[in-house]
Amino acid sequence: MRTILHIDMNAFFASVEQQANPDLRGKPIAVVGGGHRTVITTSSYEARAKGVKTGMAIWEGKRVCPELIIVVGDNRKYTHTSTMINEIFRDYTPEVEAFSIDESWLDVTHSLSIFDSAVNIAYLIKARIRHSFGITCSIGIAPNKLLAKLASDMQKPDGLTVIMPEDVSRVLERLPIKELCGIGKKMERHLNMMSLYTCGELGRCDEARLTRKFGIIGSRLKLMGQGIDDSPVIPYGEEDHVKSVGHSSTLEKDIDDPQEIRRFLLQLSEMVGSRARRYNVAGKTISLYVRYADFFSSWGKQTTLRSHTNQSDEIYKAALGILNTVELEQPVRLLGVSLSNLRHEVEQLPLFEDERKKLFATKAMDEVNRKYGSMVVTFGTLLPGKEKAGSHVIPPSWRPAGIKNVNVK
DNA sequence: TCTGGGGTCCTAGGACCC
DNA sequence: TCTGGGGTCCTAGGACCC
Repeated sequence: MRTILHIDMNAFFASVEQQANPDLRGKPIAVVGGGHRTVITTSSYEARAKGVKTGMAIWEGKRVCPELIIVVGDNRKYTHTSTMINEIFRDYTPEVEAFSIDESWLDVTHSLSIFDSAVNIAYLIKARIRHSFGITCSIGIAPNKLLAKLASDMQKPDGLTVIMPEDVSRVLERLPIKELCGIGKKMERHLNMMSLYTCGELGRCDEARLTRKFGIIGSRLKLMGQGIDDSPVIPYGEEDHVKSVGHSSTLEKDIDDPQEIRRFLLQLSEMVGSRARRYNVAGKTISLYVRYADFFSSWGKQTTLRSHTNQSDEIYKAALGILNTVELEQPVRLLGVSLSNLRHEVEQLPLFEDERKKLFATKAMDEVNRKYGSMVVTFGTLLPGKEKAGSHVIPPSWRPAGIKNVNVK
C-alpha cells in the first residue's frame, strides 16, 4: 500500500502576485497575458467570490466584478517560485512528480518512518510554503494518485484532506463521476446516458458493458470508479521524452493578407525550431493548424518529411507547403505550427547539484509554457529580436493519470 | 464585446509490404 | 480469378489535462 500526496497551490499565479505586491493583497485580482485577446489565467479568491472565472475575457471579468484589478503575468516569478517549492518537496521524498507548474504528486511511502506520518509531512510542507512564499496550498493524501488528486480538490483554499484506504468506497459512492481527473464533459455525458452518475455506480457497472461502448478504456473506467489506480509517481529525470514541440498564437487582429500570414508562419516556425534545438530533438512531422475569424471553424493538416529536422527554415517550408495546398475561406484568427515524430539526441544528465537545480528551473519554465503558454507573453514577443520568456527549456513530459479519449461505439 | 496556449493519448482508415 | 492476415507508417480528428 502506497501513500501519495497531491499538492495544489491555491490560485498560484494570483497568490504570487499578491505576495510580490502588498497593495494587491485581499483584493480581487486577475492574472492575464498581454494583448486584448487574452483571457484570465488565474484569479484571486477575492475575485472568484465575485464570479470571476478562469478563461473569461477581461471585459467579462470586469463585468461581474467592476473593481477587478488586472495584472499582466510574469513567467519568471512563477517558475522561480515553483522551482523552490518543488525543492521543498524533495526534502520529504525523492519521488516528486510535477504535474504542472502548480501541482505535484509525492510518494511518501518510504518516508513515513522518518517523518512520523503523511499528515505530519503535509503540515510541515504547508508551513514551509506559507512562511517562505506567503501562499497556501491544498493537500490530498490517499493510497494512489487518482484519489490524492481528488482529495486535494475537496478543500480549497488551504485544505488538507485524507482518504484512508478503508474510506475509499464510502467517499466514491455518491461522488459525481466528473470529479475524477480524466473524466471530462463528453465522457460524463456518455456515462450519464448509460444511467451512470456516481463513481459508485461506475465501479459496479458490468465491465463488458463499458468495454462494448468505450473499447479498452472501459475497463480503465471501471477501475477509476472503484478508486483503483496503479500509476506510479514518476520523479524528475525519469519521465518519458517529449513527443512534440509546438507554438500557436492568436493574432491581435484577424488577417487575410497572404504575405502577413507567411510572415507570422515564419515566426512560429522559428520559435518551434529554436525550442526543438534547445531540447536537442528533431522531428519528421510538421503540423499546421488554422483557426478562422469566426472562431468555430478550423482545420489542421500535417506532412511527414523524409528525414528529421529541427531547422526553422525547413519547418517553415513544410508548414508553408501545407498552407499552399488549401484555399483560405476566411481571415485567419490563429495559426499554429508543431513538430512531432521526434528523435532525441543523447541527453546529458546533470552531474552536479546546482546543474540539476538549473535544469529543474528550465523544466518549470517549460511547464509555464505548456500550461499557459503565450498567455503571459504579449504579441510583441513574436517580433524579431525578442525571445519568448521561459523558452530555454528542457522537455518535461507528464504522464496523465486519466482517460484521454472517448470513442463511443 | 467575445472566447489562450501548451501538451498527451487514442482511434479510424488507407497505403504498402511480406 | 480471387483470396488470407500480420505488420508499419501515415493523416485526420477528438477528448482530456493544466
